[in-house]
Amino acid sequence: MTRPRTRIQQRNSETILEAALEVFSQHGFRGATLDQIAEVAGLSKPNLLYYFASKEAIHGALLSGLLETWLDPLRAMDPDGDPVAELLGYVRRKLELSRDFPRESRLFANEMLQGAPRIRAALEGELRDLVQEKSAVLQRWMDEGRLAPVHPVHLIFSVWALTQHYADFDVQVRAVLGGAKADPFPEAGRFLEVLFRRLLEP
Amino acid sequence: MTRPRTRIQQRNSETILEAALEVFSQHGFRGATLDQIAEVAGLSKPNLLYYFASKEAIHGALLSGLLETWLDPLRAMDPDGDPVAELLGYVRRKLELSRDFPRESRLFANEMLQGAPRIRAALEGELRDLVQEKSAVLQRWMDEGRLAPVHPVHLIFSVWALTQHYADFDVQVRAVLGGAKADPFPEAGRFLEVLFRRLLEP
DNA sequence: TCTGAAACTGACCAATTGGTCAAACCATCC
DNA sequence: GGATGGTTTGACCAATTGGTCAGTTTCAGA
Repeated sequence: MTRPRTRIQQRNSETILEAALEVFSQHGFRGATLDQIAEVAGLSKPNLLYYFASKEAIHGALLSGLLETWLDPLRAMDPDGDPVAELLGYVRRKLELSRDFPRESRLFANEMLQGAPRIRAALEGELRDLVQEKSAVLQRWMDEGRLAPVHPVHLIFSVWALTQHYADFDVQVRAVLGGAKADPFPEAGRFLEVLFRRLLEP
Repeated sequence: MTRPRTRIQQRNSETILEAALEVFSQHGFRGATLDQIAEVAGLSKPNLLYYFASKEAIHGALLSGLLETWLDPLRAMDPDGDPVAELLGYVRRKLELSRDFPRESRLFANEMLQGAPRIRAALEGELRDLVQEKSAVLQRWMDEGRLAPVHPVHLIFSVWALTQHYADFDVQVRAVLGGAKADPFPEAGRFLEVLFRRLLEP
């Protein structure tokens, strides 16, 4: 991916990626079409392909960097901080990602459901390494008696599952809570804080 | 959906649905093709359409009944039983569904990611009603001091999120745990029991 | 064994798909 | 104003899509 040179390239690349995120996150890679993306972007199909070499290239541009955004909150967990506070902070940041970037979350979920054909390497490399590293920190905190002892990797899984659920299953969440209740996130935040506090406080 | 009459109809309908589950759960509705399903089923495409009127019809046949299977474990939660035991039982049954029917879980997840166009009515009706009913039971248990007080609907969400994660994000789970570790489910079961026990015991 | 219905197929169709290309457009700088 | 290079598009293509249909094969029961 070379950086856009001109102002027009900058603007149109962004417009295309924005439209593609909308379409890919809803229909997955195979289910999305260039015509749909072009229509959402308000550009002609050949014009899309002037900026990106192929459908694959657009999808790839979206995925690359997504894992980074996804892992940043975990990276930010400070080994020298207060254990419970650090983990609650991680949960809060992850939930904010679900609230503010639900389409990115769904794009990621789609990739997982398909067996992660395009990012499996990153999962087994970068992701795995970071989880191992942070698990060691969690384990140390548990050994020191500053955190209740639970399986650290599954603990991280639980943070992912509980936070991403509010983005990926947004329709279901809102259907169950009823249309009136507008925003499920404040209550979700309070619930998750109680959950992890009770789980982790020694 | 009329019941299959002959033995051949019985067998081929099942073969088709089995193949369709495989394909739909991986690629979603739009991403799946009849040719793929036909190939997996080992039947010709016109033959598929001899048994099902359309691609939609196959997908619909899979979805209908899925919600039932999905809700049964929640229905089985006994209002007269022991609160913590009942909820842990629900978690266990739901996790077993994830382990034994991961493709069904992914089919459901795909539908959610697309905004649940085909089952929204059921979500806002049947699903919502059952959740409301069981939430009332949970709330009563909390009022009686037999369960720690948390938001009951979000508690149910947390069961869904934590259990379905192991089916829907299976690739990620296994990538992080490393290929050697074969089956994540036993450890997941123990982790979830600890989690919900600590969260809910008064 | 015969017969009628059920099961199956190759050939086909119109629409949609990702992608190409030559030609046109447009902004800027000399 | 003309030259130049980035930008845009209509027309087009081969492949794939969901679906049809006329006809053939297979099967169960009399």
